[in-house]
Amino acid sequence: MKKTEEGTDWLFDEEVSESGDLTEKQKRIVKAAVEMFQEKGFSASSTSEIARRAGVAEGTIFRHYNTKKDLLLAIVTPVMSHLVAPFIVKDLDKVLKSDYEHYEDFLRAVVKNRQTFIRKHLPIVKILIQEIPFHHELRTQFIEHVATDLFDRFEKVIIHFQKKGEIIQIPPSSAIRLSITAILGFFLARYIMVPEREWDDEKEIELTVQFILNGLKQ
Amino acid sequence: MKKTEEGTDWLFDEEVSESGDLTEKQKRIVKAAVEMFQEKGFSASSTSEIARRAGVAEGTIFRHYNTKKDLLLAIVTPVMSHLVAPFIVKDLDKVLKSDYEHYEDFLRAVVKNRQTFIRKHLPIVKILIQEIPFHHELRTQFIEHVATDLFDRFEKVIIHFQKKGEIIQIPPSSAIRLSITAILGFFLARYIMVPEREWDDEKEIELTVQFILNGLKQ
DNA sequence: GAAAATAATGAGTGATTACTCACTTTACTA
DNA sequence: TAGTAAAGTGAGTAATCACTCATTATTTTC
Repeated sequence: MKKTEEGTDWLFDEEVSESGDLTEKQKRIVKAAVEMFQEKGFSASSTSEIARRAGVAEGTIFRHYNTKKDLLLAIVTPVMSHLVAPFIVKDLDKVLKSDYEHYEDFLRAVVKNRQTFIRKHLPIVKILIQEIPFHHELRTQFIEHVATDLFDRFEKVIIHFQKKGEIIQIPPSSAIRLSITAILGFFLARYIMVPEREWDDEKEIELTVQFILNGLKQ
Repeated sequence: MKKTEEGTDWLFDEEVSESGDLTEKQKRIVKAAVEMFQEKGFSASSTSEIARRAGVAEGTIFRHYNTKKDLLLAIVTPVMSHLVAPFIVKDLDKVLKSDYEHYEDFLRAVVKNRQTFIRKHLPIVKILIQEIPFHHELRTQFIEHVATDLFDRFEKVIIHFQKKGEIIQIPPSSAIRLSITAILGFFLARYIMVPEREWDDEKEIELTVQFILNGLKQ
């Protein structure tokens, strides 16, 4: 019974979900749910099959999660807050303290940082993206995170480097949009659209960073 | 009974779906289905409620579409092929015939063209994006369209302007990725993430085009 | 090691699901 | 206008849905 669970380390990562208080069976439920949600989507996944896959009685799911939706939220919300929020806090500090002398340094740090996160939590990130449009709580939470955590801080960075003359004088919101979508586009292509292709990550990141820098140069 | 249907013109656009052979009730079914699929997603939408909204007996749906999935595909596939494929054919011709002297001209034409299309078919485009991961037929169709129609032709354009010295010497696939994601990022922000904001479309498109041009400059 | 608390079970619940089919209504043709 | 085909109907079907609950198994506490 001490069988080690393979391939679920990412789920029980200290950084995201303190899973110390999760039962053995609870972990199996979460694992099975993540698998199913990704394969068929939330609505098309039945609690009975989740239970079957987890090797658990259906009632056990509802002992721990009042509703099927609660199960989804329990899986998805901790990843969401860590997806957007925390990295930029310390990176922002570094910018303002001139630890990052150039926008280039900041950009590279952000891309690398987010890549390791997405790599670690890819299945849940995919579920999150899929379900955001259909769950009011997720939508509002996400918008708030993006608006306050990400956007506001990113704006300070942009203005900082605009003053230094490294970034062209366009509305910061546009500069943010252009920067983020270029990065996001890389992740989208790399991990969602064509993950099966052999990617030279270092090179593609470098191209993307240089593309953004040139695009926003004075 | 000759009541005009408001707000469904986009559905019955000659360019996409020849709806001349659609029954009055069939149109109502399609309209109701599109609404529901967008609100709740495909799996969470029941045929009984679609029928109710369309003011039609449930059996009528299955008279015209063998399965619920057939209904989805009937709605989504014609839009998919027109989303990716045809525009670039004539634009490619213009490039090779030097009607578009610069990459800038080509880019601007593509963005404008796709914006009018997306504007017209936004609800179905959203449904398409949502459901692609869960339906094998959609996935393979989409990949084929992107690979053969879009990618191959775009590659010729990139190489053309690389030879002319307008685009930096990087792998065409990367130049395509960077160009497309910048455009896609604009549409994503403009029509999906924050459609409620007041956008100065002309200005944002101009910024996006210039961003791409600078980013890919020698 | 008894008592209390928590975890796990699985048969059972009414509601809802996609889909069928025998039948009626409408439209078209000769 | 009779005859035929197509469109539309809605009650009915078995399967499945999310969820409950009385009962049993396991842990924790003192």
